[in-house]
Amino acid sequence: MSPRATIADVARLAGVHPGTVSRALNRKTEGQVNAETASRVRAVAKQLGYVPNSIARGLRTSSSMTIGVIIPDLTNPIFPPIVRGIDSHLAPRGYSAFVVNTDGSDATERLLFESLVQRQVDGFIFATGHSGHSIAGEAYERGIRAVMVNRDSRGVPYPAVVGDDAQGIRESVEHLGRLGHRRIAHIAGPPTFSTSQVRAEAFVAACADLGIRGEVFRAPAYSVEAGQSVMDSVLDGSGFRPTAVVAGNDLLALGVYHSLRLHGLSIPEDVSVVGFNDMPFAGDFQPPMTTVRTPHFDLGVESARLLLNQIESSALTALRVMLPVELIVRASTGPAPENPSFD
Amino acid sequence: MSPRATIADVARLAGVHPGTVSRALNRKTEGQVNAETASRVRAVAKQLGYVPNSIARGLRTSSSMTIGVIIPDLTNPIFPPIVRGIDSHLAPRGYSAFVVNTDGSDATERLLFESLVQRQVDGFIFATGHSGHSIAGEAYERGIRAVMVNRDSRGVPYPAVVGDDAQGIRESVEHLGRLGHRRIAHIAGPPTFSTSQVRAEAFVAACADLGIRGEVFRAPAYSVEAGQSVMDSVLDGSGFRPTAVVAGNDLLALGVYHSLRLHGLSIPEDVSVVGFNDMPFAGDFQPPMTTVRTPHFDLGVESARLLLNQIESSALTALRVMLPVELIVRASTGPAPENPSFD
DNA sequence: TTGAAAGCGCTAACAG
DNA sequence: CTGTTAGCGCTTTCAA
Repeated sequence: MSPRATIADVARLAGVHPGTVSRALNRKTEGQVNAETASRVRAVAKQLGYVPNSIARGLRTSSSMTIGVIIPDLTNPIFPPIVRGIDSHLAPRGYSAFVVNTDGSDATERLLFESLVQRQVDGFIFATGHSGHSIAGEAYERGIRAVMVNRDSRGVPYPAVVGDDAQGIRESVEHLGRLGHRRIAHIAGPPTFSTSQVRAEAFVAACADLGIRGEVFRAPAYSVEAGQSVMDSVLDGSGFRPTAVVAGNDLLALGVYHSLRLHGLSIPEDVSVVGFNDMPFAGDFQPPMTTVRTPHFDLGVESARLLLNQIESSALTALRVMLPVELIVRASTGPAPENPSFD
Repeated sequence: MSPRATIADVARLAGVHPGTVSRALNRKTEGQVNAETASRVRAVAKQLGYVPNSIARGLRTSSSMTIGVIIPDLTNPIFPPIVRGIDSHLAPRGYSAFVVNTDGSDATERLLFESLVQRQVDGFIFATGHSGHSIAGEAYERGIRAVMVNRDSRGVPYPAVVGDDAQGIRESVEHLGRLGHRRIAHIAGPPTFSTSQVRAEAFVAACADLGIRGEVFRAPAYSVEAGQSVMDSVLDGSGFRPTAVVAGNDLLALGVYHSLRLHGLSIPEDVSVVGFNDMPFAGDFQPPMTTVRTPHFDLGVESARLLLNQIESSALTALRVMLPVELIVRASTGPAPENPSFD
């Protein structure tokens, strides 16, 4: 790296004081400088290939223009759109994001959180789903700005941006009800995730409203494997014979697909399946999956917006933003079988 | 944010000089300090909740312990594993990554590149596929450390980490050849991507070797839509009637699926399809996709390794690392039809 | 082994 | 409108 030009170099060559260069080059202060001087400074800066050092600026202004984004796992397909949504709001405002993955480990989360604090991030966006020993509470006590996305804040007084999961589940159950289903299983995610709870409760409530027999089964993780093994145990040993399954998310639904296929059952002729999230390419599965679309990109945008509000105006903002979801009906749901093949 | 404790606060409370605190708290220099003093300093630091300010440190040491990662689009499923691979190598070494998305725009790429230079990143990983006006050349002239991943460096003397695409295509064609296919189409990606060229050339060479009639068609983008419309035009107006398609990547292959389905053709009975990348859930498509698996995570790890080598030891490293790929045979390929339905 | 002092590059408060 | 000065928090040379 050739030694980069500094503000002092520009000042020398332009024959002005470094302070003047700083003023000429900054939007907010360029009005304080003679237009001629300013343009001369800019010319010299360009000539020298001067690039402001935002580390130095950050030290002086004690703001790094940087946000920490803590997610469980970027390869989980719901997170890339969230991250891009966040970034789409931050980038035009001069902020950059550090995105880190916890892989569901509290210890990792704590470590990464500390390393981002060291890096002087101006705030955090937490998308880690579990509600166990999350560091959000501690962050709050340290006076750190943050927002929750895709999870509830559960006692921690940070704003939260979530999809209307309850509504999505309700629509799923109603859709199945209209197709004649009267025995429906819900494969719920781990109870430590706030989303699991909301969805399971909404499922139970919707079934009760519609006079449908609904049973909840808990998966140990939001994964294909978990979905498959839970569905296996429903089919093999639960005594409950659903004609439809409402899965806690698309990954679990995919696991249900696998289990059903291995049991020689077809979708939707024998059993209908509904997912949750409308992950990319859900329409290309076998069969194309009926699922609830959550506006992940917008979730990201909103969370970034709320965070910057907090940071820049220290204004109190809405404690909770709930975005609408939409049931996408594809081919994995159909009329309830007249004589369920496994009765 | 309550004012954070600084090194000066710790020094005062521990009754030592700030310089001593710095030495006591840094791995490399703690040997220069009396063990007793050091442990007293550490105790005070913990008591005050002291967190080192890495911005200040960066200013002093002129190293931000930060890497810029420039990709086209995080929601393209090949990138999350690459990014996680990069991060898995960086994080344990104290580095963090800024990941930015260009959406294929040169202007955006330039803008983001400059903003990362301002942020004093210690190096770049370029995963932007196109070879047009990439800023890599300019970066090199400015003496900036960088590595290319999943694309060739094409004249720019940065190290590159790529999958063995040619081998993957060769295996695909051989696989189809063994199944009896003698007329194969290749839907290639845009010629501005180095991967497109490598794959297309390998396709032509493999067909020649095996006495197979192979035709190359160019898609304007690596997308489902592009794959579909190119396949449409192959079927509707090209005069060439392939019994198999080797797609430039999985997205194009998915487009081919759509086109075939709309033309009333079944996969693989009428036409076999091979993808490239083995994106997540490729095995859950309809039908499960035969495709070439590229070790994306490892591509990321290797690129980070090469970059840190360059940065930390300024050692010259391998100019090119090529990782092996693997053909994953699923259900989208089958025997060539005896009497192709559209002959 | 520790203290003193300088300075990384920038911005901001204060003069003039 | 511009120059002066100080200092953000840290590391690091030089002395002691």
